[in-house]
Amino acid sequence: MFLGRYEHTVDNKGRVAIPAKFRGELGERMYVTRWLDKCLALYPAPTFETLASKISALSIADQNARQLRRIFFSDAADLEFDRQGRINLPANLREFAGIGEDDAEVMVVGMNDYIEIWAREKWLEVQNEVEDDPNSIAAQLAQLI
Amino acid sequence: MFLGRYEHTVDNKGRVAIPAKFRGELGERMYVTRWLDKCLALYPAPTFETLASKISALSIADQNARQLRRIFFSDAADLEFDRQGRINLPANLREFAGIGEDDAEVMVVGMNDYIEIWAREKWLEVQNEVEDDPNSIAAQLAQLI
DNA sequence: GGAAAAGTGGGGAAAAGTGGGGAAACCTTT
DNA sequence: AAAGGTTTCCCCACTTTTCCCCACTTTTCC
Repeated sequence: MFLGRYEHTVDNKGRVAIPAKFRGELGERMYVTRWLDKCLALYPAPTFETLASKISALSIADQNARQLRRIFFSDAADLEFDRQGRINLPANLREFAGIGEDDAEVMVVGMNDYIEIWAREKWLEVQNEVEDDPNSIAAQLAQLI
Repeated sequence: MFLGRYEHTVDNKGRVAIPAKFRGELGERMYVTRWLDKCLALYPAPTFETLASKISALSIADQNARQLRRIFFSDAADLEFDRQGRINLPANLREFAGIGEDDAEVMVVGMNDYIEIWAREKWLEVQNEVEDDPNSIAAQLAQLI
């Protein structure tokens, strides 16, 4: 279970420390790809591979499915930790997520079965939207309990 | 059944003693997350895991559901007791709940199947609101009896 | 009143996060 | 094809934070 929110820096070599609490569950190999709302998604290898095969199974007759395939795989990368528990975010993904070049600040966010990586400013926007409208969250929670 | 209200202090390392009466029912592992009205909710592991899987099951196609997921999991943490029966409240959750840095006072409140943790001042405000308007409580109770 | 348990505080060891340097690999250029 | 330069990767070292353990005070219970 990936839980919690960590504020880390991306150094000028593109390296980000992954929170130590996440490392065990990620295992050795992991994948990163672009995700909804201009953030990045980081998956343990088995989770990603399951998702990838589902996407591969979509019909190529469907235009939307073809587009999804292209987007999903073209910006995906497989990663490993260096000895300090860091990963190297590819430049194209950093750009996609609005993560700057020099010592950019990012949020590494647990999402239960995967991890999201956000440019700090973008994450704060998301959070502010929620703070401005707390009742919609309450309403959704109420349906689940 | 978590019952009663205890006034404890959070030391400058973020540690709070959980009332001894709650420890047995909490078990070894527990989870804390942000909750409604700017307090924190503390759950025994099984209770939280049920709730977490319900939230994970929401459709990622729904923007509101994505937001709920992000907020819920990003401000959640799994915790264990130290040898003195204390837990360590993460800094982001302390901030959310308005729990200060140095020896802040909190209310640890039993809520039957979970526990709420409040900044002392916030708790007193809520209590005053209720005392100023006892009839609305009475009305709700009346429906149940 | 005494013993046990509960709550609080502090100090030291270990781990986590960050930055920098050097070697290897790659590409480009002459 | 060789040299130069750039990029990438790995390793080391420092700083900060976290965690664990011990000791003390207060409360509770017999």
